[in-house]
Amino acid sequence: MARSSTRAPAITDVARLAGVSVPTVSRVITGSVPVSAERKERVHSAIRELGYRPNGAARALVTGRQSAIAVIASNTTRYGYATTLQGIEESARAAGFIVMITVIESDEPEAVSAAVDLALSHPVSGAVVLKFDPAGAAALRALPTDLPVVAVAGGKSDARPHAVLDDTAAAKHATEYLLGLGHSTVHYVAVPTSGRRAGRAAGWRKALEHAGVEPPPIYDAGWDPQRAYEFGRGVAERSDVTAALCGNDELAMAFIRALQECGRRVPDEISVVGFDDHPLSRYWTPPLTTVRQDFADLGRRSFELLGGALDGDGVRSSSVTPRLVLRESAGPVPSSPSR
Amino acid sequence: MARSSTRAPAITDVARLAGVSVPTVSRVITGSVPVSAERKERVHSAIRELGYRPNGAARALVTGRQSAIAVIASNTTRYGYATTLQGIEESARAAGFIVMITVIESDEPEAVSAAVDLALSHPVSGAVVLKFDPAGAAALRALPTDLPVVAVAGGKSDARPHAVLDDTAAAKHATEYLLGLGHSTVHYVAVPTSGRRAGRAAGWRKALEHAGVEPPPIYDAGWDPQRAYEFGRGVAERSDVTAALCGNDELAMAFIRALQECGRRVPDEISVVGFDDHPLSRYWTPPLTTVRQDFADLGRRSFELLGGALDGDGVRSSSVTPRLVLRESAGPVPSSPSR
DNA sequence: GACGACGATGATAACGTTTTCAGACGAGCC
DNA sequence: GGCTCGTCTGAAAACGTTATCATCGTCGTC
Repeated sequence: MARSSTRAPAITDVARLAGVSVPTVSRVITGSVPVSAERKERVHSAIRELGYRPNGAARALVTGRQSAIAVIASNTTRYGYATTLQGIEESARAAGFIVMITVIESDEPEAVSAAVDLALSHPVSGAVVLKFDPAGAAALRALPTDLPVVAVAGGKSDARPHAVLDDTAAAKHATEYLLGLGHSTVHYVAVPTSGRRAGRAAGWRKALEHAGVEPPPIYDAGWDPQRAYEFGRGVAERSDVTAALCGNDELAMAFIRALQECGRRVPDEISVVGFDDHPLSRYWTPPLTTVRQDFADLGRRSFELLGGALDGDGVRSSSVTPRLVLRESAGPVPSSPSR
Repeated sequence: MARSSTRAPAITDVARLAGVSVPTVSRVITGSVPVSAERKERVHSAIRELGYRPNGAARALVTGRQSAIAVIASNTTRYGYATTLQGIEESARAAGFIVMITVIESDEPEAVSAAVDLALSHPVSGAVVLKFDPAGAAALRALPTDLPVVAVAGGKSDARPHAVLDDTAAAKHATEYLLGLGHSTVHYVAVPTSGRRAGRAAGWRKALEHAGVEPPPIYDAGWDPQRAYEFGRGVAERSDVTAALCGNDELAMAFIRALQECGRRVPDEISVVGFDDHPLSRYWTPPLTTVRQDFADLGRRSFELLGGALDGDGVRSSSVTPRLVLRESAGPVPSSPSR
């Protein structure tokens, strides 16, 4: 007890104090092989007395099994990212795994490989990559092929297992909903996407093309609500836009705010549909019609997939289509068009 | 290359292929001791050819140094938590450390010790605890004293280094601001706190007591905007409340929404001040007057402190007082009181 | 020309576990 | 009573790396 300043107690110290051999201590701890009740008790009390804690590095070294997974993402704070991470962590913890997070600053090759190197310089048994954007997609490509990896995404599957939220289908559905309300076209305020043919933009475009309308130019906001706000101020001056789909709810909120500041009413004059069902969306004025995405579930599914990959299952994937939740920010096209 | 199905290449494989000894390979990798240019080149090309990656567990075992830190928190998704985590991760990555996150489900002893055990079962050189709530405070107590630990908090310092955002002072200031606007008292919608005498509630109470007014009962919302919304519906029916301070912006938004649904105007009839300066606060209707807290900076400071603790500095702490940002959700007391 | 210093290199010993293997001991069976 | 079997135990090997130490040239200095 008084020896806290010296080195941490090791298994040999426990063995000596308990008067048993080192392997016996190990067996008591892991429970792999039965040990007589009496010794077991002696070992336990020695552990308590010494405050012994097995050295994870040594254990990982000899077993070759790691109880950590890497999560690679370009961000950890945005709603979708953070909630997915939470889902992953939750399942991982339940399975006795710890998660190591690594963020990729950008999709430039050096940043990507630096992040991958950092993540892989620690013993992990697998990795989950949040492929919500180009940086995520790049990380996925940079990861060695012999490491179990699962991608979390909206988007197409490649050679690796994917847990997907089919936002393409959901965006298509949301766009069709707006079209069905009588709007002649739907504008799109975009978040980044992981690839050309994937994601919300693709679904939006598909719906318009099916309906025979030429997709209008995209407003690209990145992840920045301020950009969406500025688009909103621009749109407020145009009398021809009556409906917009936003890549996420934060964008939708800023966009709506700009419209309202300019005196345009939502949904009376302009309908707006968001994406994600952010926790604050229902408290917005007006409450947001949006596409609910269950990111926590997505995270949990991705960890399950990783577990499968660890056990050597083939490439499996899992897809869920999010559904539209109707609130008050979208409505029928204005009866007396403001043109 | 074709051997990807067998075990991963080890340093011995590299040494053999390069025709040098194992320690030489190690020296090339770590750069600790000079190696002749020619051998260095041979080693590098062997590494490339084999796709060799040093085994972190073995390295950690022998050096005793770990390049990972544990972050222990009760949540990773809420604005303050997520942003602090981001700040920590950013500084840690810059210093070559990786972050392992562990969430504590609750402040019950079993949950706390399970989380601590999981975090410490992996080789870490230190830990950062988010002491924003009782669970965080409990984790801090459960951590062994010989591990370098820093707490991130609003609240008092104990024996360990703390990075603090002085939300007590800030809450006092915000309350005084409302009082200065002519409100006879200020109600408080509370978030959880890490201890009795700490946090926003304490500052709010102090300001009222200084002003000689008896603090009204607290509305305890936990972290749940829905609860704040319900309080808002209750408050809307009372004509005697003219000012409220909310423990965070999410709560403030839901609270305001409830008031507005009931036809009460903010700030004309009731003033509301939030906390945190959530990214959406400026887009709210009305834009939120709130206390800006720089959580990312808080996270960065906490990692710096941990670096100091690792190097054996004494107990240092670092405190910043957040400042009020004035927008439109708070104003003077109604001139013709609604009573 | 001998000697000390220095720079690069390799052999070997750690680091703290789990795994493998062999041994001790007692019980049950022929 | 000897044999086999099963259960528990300990000795020793292994995991992949870095640290320590000794060795071997080579160079500069006296």
